[in-house]
This record gives sequence, C-alpha cells and structure tokens, in this order.
Amino acid sequence: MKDIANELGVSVALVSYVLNGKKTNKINARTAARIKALAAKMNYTPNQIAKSLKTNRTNTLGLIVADISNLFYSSIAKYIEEEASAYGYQVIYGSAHESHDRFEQLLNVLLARQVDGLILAIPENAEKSIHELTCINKPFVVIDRKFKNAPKAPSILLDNYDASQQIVKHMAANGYKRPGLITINRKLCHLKERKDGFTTTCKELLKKLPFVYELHEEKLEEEMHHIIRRSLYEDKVDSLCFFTNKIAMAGLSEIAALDVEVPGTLGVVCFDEAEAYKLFKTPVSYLKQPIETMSKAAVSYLINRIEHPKEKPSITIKEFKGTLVVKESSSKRSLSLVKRKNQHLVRS
Amino acid sequence: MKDIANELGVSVALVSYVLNGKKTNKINARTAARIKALAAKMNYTPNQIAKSLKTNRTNTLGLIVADISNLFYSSIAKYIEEEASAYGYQVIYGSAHESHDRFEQLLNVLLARQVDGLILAIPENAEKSIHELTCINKPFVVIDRKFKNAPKAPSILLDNYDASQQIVKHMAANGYKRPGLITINRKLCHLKERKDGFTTTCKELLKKLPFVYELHEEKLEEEMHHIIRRSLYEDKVDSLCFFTNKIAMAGLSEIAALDVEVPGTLGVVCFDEAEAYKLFKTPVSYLKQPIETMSKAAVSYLINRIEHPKEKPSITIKEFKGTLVVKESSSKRSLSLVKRKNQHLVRS
DNA sequence: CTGAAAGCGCTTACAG
DNA sequence: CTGAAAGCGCTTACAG
Repeated sequence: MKDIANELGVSVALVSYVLNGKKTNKINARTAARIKALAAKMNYTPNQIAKSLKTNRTNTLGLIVADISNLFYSSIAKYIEEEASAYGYQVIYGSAHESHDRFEQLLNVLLARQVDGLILAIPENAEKSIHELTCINKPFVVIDRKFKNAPKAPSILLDNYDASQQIVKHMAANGYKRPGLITINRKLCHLKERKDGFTTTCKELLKKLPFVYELHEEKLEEEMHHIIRRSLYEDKVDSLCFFTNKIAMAGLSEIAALDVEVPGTLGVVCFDEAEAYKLFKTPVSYLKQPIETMSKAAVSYLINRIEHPKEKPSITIKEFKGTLVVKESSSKRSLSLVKRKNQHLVRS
Repeated sequence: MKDIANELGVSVALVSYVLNGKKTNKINARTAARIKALAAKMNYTPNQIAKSLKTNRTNTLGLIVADISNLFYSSIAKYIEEEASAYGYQVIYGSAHESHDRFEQLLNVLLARQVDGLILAIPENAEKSIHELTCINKPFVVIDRKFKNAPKAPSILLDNYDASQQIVKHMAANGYKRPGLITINRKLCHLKERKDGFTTTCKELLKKLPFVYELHEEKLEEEMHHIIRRSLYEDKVDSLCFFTNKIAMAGLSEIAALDVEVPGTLGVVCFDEAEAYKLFKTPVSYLKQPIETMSKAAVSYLINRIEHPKEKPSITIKEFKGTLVVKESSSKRSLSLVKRKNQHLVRS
C-alpha cells in the first residue's frame, strides 16, 4: 500500500479509502482509477493480518467437529464453508475426536487466532467452555449437541426424539417385532434422546422394550463383532437400528461378512447418510438429517450475532426434523421382489 | 499485556520477554514469576494477529486438496495436521474440487492470511500458480501431483507407474487375461502414469492391451452405469482396476447392484483405501499409498524451507512406492474357498 | 477532495 | 536487570 502511495504521490490513507470503496463520492474519480489500476498491476492483496489487528475482525469463523473424516461432519463443514463464504467469511476447522482435552486445545488456538465466532460440536464434559465463551462475550453456536446443564447455550440439532420415533413406527409398520438398537457409551444428551424416543415408541407400538447394545468407541470393531452375533443368535432380534454413521459402518461390515439376509432375516435402519451404503448388498434405509438447513441456520445465526452484537439473540435451542429415507433394508414386504431381481442377474 | 504491565508496574516489554522466554538469564526471577502468575490468573492468551504482524510469521500452513470429504485427502489432512502441530504449526485448508478457479481463489485467501507455506494438490491448468509462488518466494510443495511443464516444483507423490505395474503383475499371476481399467478424463500427469504403467505391463505380461474406459467426473454415476455393463457383457473383461477412490465407489456400487460374482466373474482392484470397501460383499484389494509417510515428508520439507530459507531445497520430485493389499476380490484361486465359507454361513 | 497522525497488540534493538 | 521507542500494514476520525 505504501508502494502504491509513493509511486502515485498520494497518501496511504487515500489508497486505503479507494481500495475499500469508502467515501467514493468524495474522491476524485481519476485518482481513484489510477490507484485501482496500479493496485491491480502490482497484484496487490491487502495483508489481512494488519487489517484484522486494526479492525478487530478477522472475518473468520472457527468450527470444531468431532471427526472431519466422517461424512456427516465433512458435509456440515462443506455447507458451513459455502454459506460463510457467501457472507464473506472464511472457516477454519479441526476435529476434537470427542476428546475434551483436544477440544479445549483447539478452542484456544481458534481464539488466539481471533475468530469472530465459533460453531462447535462440544464433546461430553467440555460444557465449561460454554460458560467461558459467554464470559468473554465471543459469539458461538453449538451444533449436533445440546446440554442439560447449559440450557441457554444456542444449539442447533436434529429433533432426535422424533427421529427415533419415525424409525420405530416404520419398523413396526413393516412387521418387525423384536428390534434392537446399537449406540455408543457416551453421556451425550442427543444420543440419550435418540434412545428414549426409540424405547418409548417401542413400548407404545410393540408393547415391548427394544434390545439395547451400548459399545465403547475405543474397541468398536471388536465389540461389534460379538454384539451382532449375540443379537442375532441369542436375542433373536429381527431388526437393528445403528445410532451413528460409524456404528453403522462397523455393524454392516459384520453383517456383510456373516452374509445375513437383509431385510429378510434382519431389518436395518441407520442414522445419517453414508456413501458406503451403496456398496452394501441391499440398499440401506437411513434417517437423513437436514444438514444443509442446519448448517445454514448455524452460520446465519452466528453472523447475525457477530454483526449485530446488540440485538437480542434469537434462538436458544432449535431442533430440526429428520427425514426417514426408506430403502429395501427395512422393507420386509419387498423381500420376494428383491430375490427375484437378483436371481435374474446372477451370472456364473 | 498492557494490563499485566500496569498491574505489576513494569513495562510491556518486560512482560513480553518473560512470556516468550527471552533473555531469561537476565531477568529477575521474582519479577518473572509474578508476571507469569498474573498472566495465568488473567487467562492471558497472546493475540496471534498482533504477533504475526510484527514477526511476519503466522505459524500456519495452508493446504489445498481436491476434496476433503474423500478419505484419501482427509487422511492426508489429518496426518499433515498432526505433523505440523508437532512443529508448532496450525493448518488451514480447503477443497478446490479440481476447479482451477476455485483453486486460485483459495490460494489467494490463504496468501492474504499470510500462511508461512503451502501444501497443494494443484488441479489441471493451474500450473501458473507454481510460477507465481516461486516469484513471491513463498515456500510450497505439491502433493499427489506433478507437472511436466514445471519440473522444478517440489512434489511428493506415489510412484504411480510402479503401482500400476504391481497391480497388473498381481492380476496376471491370478490368471486374469482380459483386464480393464477405469479412469477419469483429466490431463493429470499422475493419472497418465498410472495408465501407462498399466498398459505397458499388460503388453509385457499378457501380450494384450487392456480395455480402457475414461469417464467424465460430472456424470460419473451415469457413465459408470453403462461402462460396467459394456465391459462385462460386450468386452468380456475378467477384471477391472478402478483408478481412484471415487471411481471405485461408483463402480463397486454398480457391481453390487448387478450382483456380479467377485472375484469369480470379475476380479477387482482399486487405488486407495476406503472404509466403504468393508460393506462390499467381497473384501476388496487395493493399492495403498503411504499416506502418512508422504504427508510427513511434505510437512518436514516445507517447515525446513520456512525456517531455513537460505539452505538449498533438498527435493524436486519425490515418488514413494505403494503397497498392494491383496484381498479376495482379485484372487481367483481363493474362489472355491470363499464360496464354501459363505454357504456355511447363509441363514434363511 | 486529500493528508497527517494515532493506534490496533505485539516484538526487539538499543540505551541506560 | 528494565524501559522507552520504533515499527509491523493497515484503518479512520479529524483537520484542512
């Protein structure tokens, strides 16, 4: 900027005004044009660091997800990035892998980089950050989670209770009578609501509690190996619901190895979409979260907070309905049809 | 920092020295202790923006990949993040989706944020950025690509020719005689070398050219639908090699829908690992890239360039050998065994 | 219409 | 052992 000013014999201030489109009506059009031309020619890009130091705004949002290599979160990241960029914001993100230490470390890094706001999938036991962020008055929004002990934290997530209800209704309507659910051993409120919705609806519609399997994320594969066998051969479940993407991957992989008939012997419904389902022998039913809508809601809420800090916050907790995408894996009635189609196509 | 200085009646400079561990031997231990204590108590975190403006270093690396939701790149990102963080660097990244416009836009954003160095999966037709980065003397390294017209750009990638050679040798050894390859219609040098390695080795070992299918990324699924059928029913291939992760997903999905016998009717080998392969009825052979090694090599090269700008660069192009992970999908000989195992396990 | 000047929160060479 | 001062590259209220 100094170079441009010197070259043209004007002040740095003038260059700044022109390049930022300020006071345009008061600036000599020819001077402005000369400045713009030279800036373009010199391939000038403003130093965001300096700009940020002065304006106290980085136009950057921080995003912390559980695991960016999981399609659910990478989709969220994609939509958030898209939406943020429409508002002129960048996104920087990281994965906390449900670790409360890693989360705080990441959070500190993002804060030190002066992000203007934060979108957070907070892991269990990290609720105290909510309080800290509120204290330093840094805008944030929680996604995919909510916390009983922080009811005022703005949160955007699926209506998990309703989602499970949809799934059980569908299973019951398709004649499944001994459903099981497989979830993970974490005290996260949204998982609890998934379970509650599932259990309560089972009681209502099937007069029976579902089989509940909880596994530990650290030895997911190993435990899944046994759980699938136990559920099929001992508990005689006729259907299973996988509560997350990752659980579904491990579970379906075991089911594929055992070559269990789906949906005949076992009906299957998963939470969240995954590209991998396409490779499973039977197309898999899943509960689709409105990821795009939720991501955009999070960004627009956050940017509103950033740009209009004095307005009263509009949301506290907002839950969005999911959509059950029904495929063959949970439709008993379509079974005979599937068989015929496959036999026709088998080549030897 | 100013608050700390005022509170303790010392100068800002002194606080800075203490907190950065400079001149420790010359500073009164008690004053230092008081400063540290107060900083901790006030939960002081230095403003990285201000620090960067002064030091001209952000301790940030920029990473541009083709698509962060692809396991290959998300693994790269993960390892790069890990390695960088060991050196005290952050990583900010984005996906260019093989678009040359999007790439340049991202690159500019990263440069404006003053990243200290860049790791880039450059899309086709974006080689001119290489020249620009060289001009402004910004350290960078290309990953997963190389460019004929920029032979001096530091590049880290798979030895793609050798990888294809390994695959064809394996196919030939397993009795496959009519192999096909499915790749994508892009003029990227590493894909060309994959193809060349494949073709040349086919000629050598099978005295025959492979069937080559090139598809357009925009209508991948649609074209794949036809290509799989054509290759099986018209060209009568007995084996297929999918040249990327994404192609493999689309191809295997079609194969699953047709219920083609793998490896009996069709042998299958893919480039790159994917979690999804676990859901395919037959475990899938794939060529594994040494992602961790390559990521670390990229980071350590780059940080060396950043921290010792005067040293002569050590690499220009470095190619790493891949490992063929053989599973059932490409092992004709194991076929009878597979069948028996499956029959035993089928339940009705 | 334009410029001189202060200041964002740090670092660091220099002086004492 | 410690502090005053300059400066990183910008923005912006103020004066002319």
